[in-house]
Amino acid sequence: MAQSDTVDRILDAAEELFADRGFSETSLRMITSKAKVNLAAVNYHFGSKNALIHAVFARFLTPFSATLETAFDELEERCDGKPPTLNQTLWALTESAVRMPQRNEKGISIFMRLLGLAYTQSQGHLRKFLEQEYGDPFSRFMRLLKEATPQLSSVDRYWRIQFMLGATAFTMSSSDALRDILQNKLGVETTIQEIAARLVPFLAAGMQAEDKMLIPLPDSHAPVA
Amino acid sequence: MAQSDTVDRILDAAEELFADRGFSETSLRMITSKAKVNLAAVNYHFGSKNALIHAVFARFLTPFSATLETAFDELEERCDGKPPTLNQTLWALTESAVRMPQRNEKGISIFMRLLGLAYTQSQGHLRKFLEQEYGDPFSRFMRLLKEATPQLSSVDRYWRIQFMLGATAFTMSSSDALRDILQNKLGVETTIQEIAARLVPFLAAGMQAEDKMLIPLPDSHAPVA
DNA sequence: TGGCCTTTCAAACGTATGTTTCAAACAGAC
DNA sequence: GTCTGTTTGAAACATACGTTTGAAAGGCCA
Repeated sequence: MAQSDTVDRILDAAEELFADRGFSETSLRMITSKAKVNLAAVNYHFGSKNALIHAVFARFLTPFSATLETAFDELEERCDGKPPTLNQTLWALTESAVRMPQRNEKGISIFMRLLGLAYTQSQGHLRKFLEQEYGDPFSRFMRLLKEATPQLSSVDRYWRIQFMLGATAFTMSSSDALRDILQNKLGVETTIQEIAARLVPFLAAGMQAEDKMLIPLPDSHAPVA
Repeated sequence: MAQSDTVDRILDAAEELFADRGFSETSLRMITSKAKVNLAAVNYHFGSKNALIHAVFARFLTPFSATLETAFDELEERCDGKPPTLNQTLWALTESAVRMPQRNEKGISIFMRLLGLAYTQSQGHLRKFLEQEYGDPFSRFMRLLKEATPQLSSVDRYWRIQFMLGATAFTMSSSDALRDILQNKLGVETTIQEIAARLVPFLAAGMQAEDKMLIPLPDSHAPVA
């Protein structure tokens, strides 16, 4: 049994369990027994549970961010000089995600769910790790979004980006469950690609919505205390 | 010290800590020490930690769902016979949320964050509790959405509703952090009402986006293993 | 004041967690 | 075969958790 076998088995088990149950709710004992390795192996190979979490993210975030950079390079070259459109930018991101080589058929949805968890389960160490390790491609994506929506004010753009992130992270993070529901209720099979194909137009339309609110909100009740 | 004082202090502390850190990451000892009550008080007054979680949700979901039912009643009456529009339906929901009397200025965002956590941190007991306790107004909202978007296929509508839920839950669940970032970066103050006012047009535009995807996705790479 | 029911309190219980330890097993080089 | 550094293994460690206990304190009515 080569070294990497134990390491990979741990990573595989951890990835799946984290995606299913979250980080705090997954114990090292669950991971090591699923991976069929000794409990101490995690601390031996990774150092700590937090470091294992980082390794799970790094294993596929590193190749993904490389793919994404390439996609952005090609896109900007193709547009030579002119800023890529919103649709082009969103599709570059989506394709990079969908076309990543996966370890198995659940690869993408597991990853999406992990990303969603990373965003919602505000584990301080994780956010810090992701920011300093993968902040660059993220910033680049933000810049492209900015250039693709010059008509928006900074504040509008900021919030609409949050809305996009939310719709994406949320949907992807529960995409397995959602697909099951759809399968049972309407008897429709759905691939992750089809979800993406429905998501992008939704996001683009929302992002480019012209009207701010038409119906002003009435004053809310004053706070009680 | 009246009975309700201890109960309310526990609920207040639990609400805030849950919203800040999630359910699993918040211990009863944190709650009781923040509330300045004895550790055993939680199990005495509520029975268990899970029951406390339910009570936190019930405290404000019960009046909210009543408000919401009233708002839907008024809306349907105003439209007499004809189905309310998408915008009207979304605004009815938003106004009901925003106009709920709050215990303090952070009331809404705390609650939104809790709702987001409830959706993402898949605590089985919580989802079951929310479904059986507040499933009715939720179903009614779904029915209104369906009647407001007859042009959409069931599948399209299903996914777009998920996108809406995601954008909302996600944004609201981290709205405090997001507002802080915006404050630091652009020096802009934002109220929860303003966020809602930006969110609704985004959702409505996405929901009514006409085009499905224009650029078909290429075949993704075959799975490696 | 005395009795009764509710609420508080400090302490302990049993269990589960992440981590550490140290000896045994293993692999490859000489 | 022997030595050396790496990896595994079973067991224990300290700590934190949710929950339970039983006595003390408090409130209330007769």
